[in-house]
Amino acid sequence: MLTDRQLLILQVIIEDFIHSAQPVGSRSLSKKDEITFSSATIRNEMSDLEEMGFLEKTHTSSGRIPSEKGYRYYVDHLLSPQAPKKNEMKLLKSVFVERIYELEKIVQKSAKILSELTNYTAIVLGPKVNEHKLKKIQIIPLSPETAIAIIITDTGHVENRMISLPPSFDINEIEKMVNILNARLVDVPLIDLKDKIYKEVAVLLSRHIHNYGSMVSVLAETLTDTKPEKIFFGGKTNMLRQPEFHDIAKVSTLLSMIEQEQGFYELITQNPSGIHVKIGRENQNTVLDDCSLITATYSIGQEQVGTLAILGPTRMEYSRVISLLSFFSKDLTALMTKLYQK
Amino acid sequence: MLTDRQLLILQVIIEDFIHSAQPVGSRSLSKKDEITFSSATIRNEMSDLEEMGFLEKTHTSSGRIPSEKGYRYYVDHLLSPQAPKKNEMKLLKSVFVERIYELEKIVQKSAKILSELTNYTAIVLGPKVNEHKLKKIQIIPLSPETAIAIIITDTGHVENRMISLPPSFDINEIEKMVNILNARLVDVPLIDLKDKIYKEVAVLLSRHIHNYGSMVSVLAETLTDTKPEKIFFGGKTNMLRQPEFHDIAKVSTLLSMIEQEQGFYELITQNPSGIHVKIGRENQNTVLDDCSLITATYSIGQEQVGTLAILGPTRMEYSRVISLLSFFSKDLTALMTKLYQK
DNA sequence: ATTAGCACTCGGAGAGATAGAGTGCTAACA
DNA sequence: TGTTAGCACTCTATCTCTCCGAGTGCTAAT
Repeated sequence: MLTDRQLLILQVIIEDFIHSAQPVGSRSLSKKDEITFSSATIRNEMSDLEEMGFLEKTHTSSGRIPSEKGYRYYVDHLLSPQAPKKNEMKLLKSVFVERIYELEKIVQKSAKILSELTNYTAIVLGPKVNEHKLKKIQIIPLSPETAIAIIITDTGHVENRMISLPPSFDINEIEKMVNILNARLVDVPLIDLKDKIYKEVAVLLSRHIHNYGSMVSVLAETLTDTKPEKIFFGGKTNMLRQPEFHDIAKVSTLLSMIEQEQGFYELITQNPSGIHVKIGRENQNTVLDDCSLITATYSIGQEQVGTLAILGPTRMEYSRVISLLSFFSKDLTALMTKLYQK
Repeated sequence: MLTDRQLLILQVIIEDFIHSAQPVGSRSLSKKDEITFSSATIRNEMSDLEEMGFLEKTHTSSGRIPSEKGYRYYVDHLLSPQAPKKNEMKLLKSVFVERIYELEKIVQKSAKILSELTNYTAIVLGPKVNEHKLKKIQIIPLSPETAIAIIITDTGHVENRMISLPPSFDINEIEKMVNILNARLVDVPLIDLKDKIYKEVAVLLSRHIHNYGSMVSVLAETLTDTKPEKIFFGGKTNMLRQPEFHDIAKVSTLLSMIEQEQGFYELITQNPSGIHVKIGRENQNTVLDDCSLITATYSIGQEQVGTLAILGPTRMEYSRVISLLSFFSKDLTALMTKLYQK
């Protein structure tokens, strides 16, 4: 129901505003090359677009700025996908050139580079370790009461945790126990560990280990409270560079939220695969009313294991960020698949 | 050379300014209970104090604010140590009540609590792991080309690192190698590992392992590039709450520096044991010109292993922060000593 | 030595005034 | 009938001016 001319005007206004952060007036629009009609015509069209809810005014006689609905329409219908530039590609690829094998380091570096490239805040989630399989368990006694449990997965992820031994536990039995655990639990997905320990291993332990009871629960609980996906940030303070956040009061709650790293987990996980854009209040969080969040997923083989996200102002370079994310998520998926697919 | 009255005035001005962040005038001073003389007298004294460099004016007819020299004198001579309040003590102690045995977690939580208690930014360094001794080495092959090396120290610290195996290396020899390593290296301080590997272990390996050459260097390099003390932050964005940083331009470089976590290592390590205060430009870093840094050290037994620090505006609650830090560093030292002293 | 008194200074808040960018509407035009 | 030129109007931002109050420094009296 929007005419071609209205679409053109909407697009040009949004793209102008994205770069200038200033309300766009009819006269300055009419000067652009792609606009062939007069400012009066533009004013009429803008008035219509405003009535339809795609544009807003900051005050009665100001130029127009895009509304959330305007951005939404822009993202859904007007976006011209642009391939990342050569030097951007190069930077993105640089994550992979160093021979890093540790998943977490790759992911952390990704967050850093994405934030530097976009000047927004990057949030990277994952990779999910629950589905990875146990490669080995080690338990190393430190003192009569404490020991360290170490879990190694087939993807090279290592988790370690202090456990306190039950008071009457005989240290010499640890080795026996570890052998049983390894015999029974290797190649079991982490997520199934707890179940398996209670169902199968407990019986076995009861035969060979004194005082196995308390030990089983200690083990089951310690080994299985692996955190879900870890979350990494890059460019946490990049928001300060955006002119719309030049007011401390506004930015301070946002930055605290980012610092705490809380709340982003839910925000980011609930997306199915592919690229998704949440604009302003679509994020369901008043702190993020003036922000947009773009998420992309990455996988190992067919299995989705994590999320890349960029948080910026609603006045965000959607086109560029989407291209970057889609490009990068493909590369990351390819790399991870190559390295870790079983 | 300062009269008692001048000292009193200096102290009251500084303490007033610390709480109000406003220049202090002679009339408002004269109203305070502890001041028995008139505003005119105060004006004369203030004028003298300014001439001596302890006070400054923001403009010709403004009240006085403390200069760096003023703060310095205050910290060195006028500070009235105050015991932390009951509820503050309780909060500090709460770090210890949960039975956390992992050093890093204790330290991280300390940073969080210190920042919450002070409303400034807390920086905690350590604990140093180089001096800890090797408890066990594990090497777990993942693929023909990669393996994971895991180092466990006697304090329960675990480090793991991906290593790429030399192309012609025989995986079956890993176990043999690990046995040799453990036999030779257990109880060696991490800092001496590299030396020992080249001097003693290399010879042994050459006898039992094919192709030991490239493996030795891989091992030595991987096992010994343990980071120095880790650095933890709490309340990174607390600076935004200070009225003197209500201007984005000012705070933005500071926050970026804090976000990067760079540069603080040098700033904090170079302190000998005890409590130290660096005021404004004493920090030798223009970004920190309006900040003060208070550091305290903590130890295991007699051995200093880390640093607690609070970063705030020069207009900082020195007295309170110093008490908190000194109280807390003692407690932390006691705890660590109890848990980890050999 | 201290203090009261007074002239002076400066920053900040508030009130106009002005310029400029923008709009909406009307009437003319192709 | 869609487009455009023209014009009155609106609102913000900025500048200037004024005024108030908090503060100082100096002088003279106590």
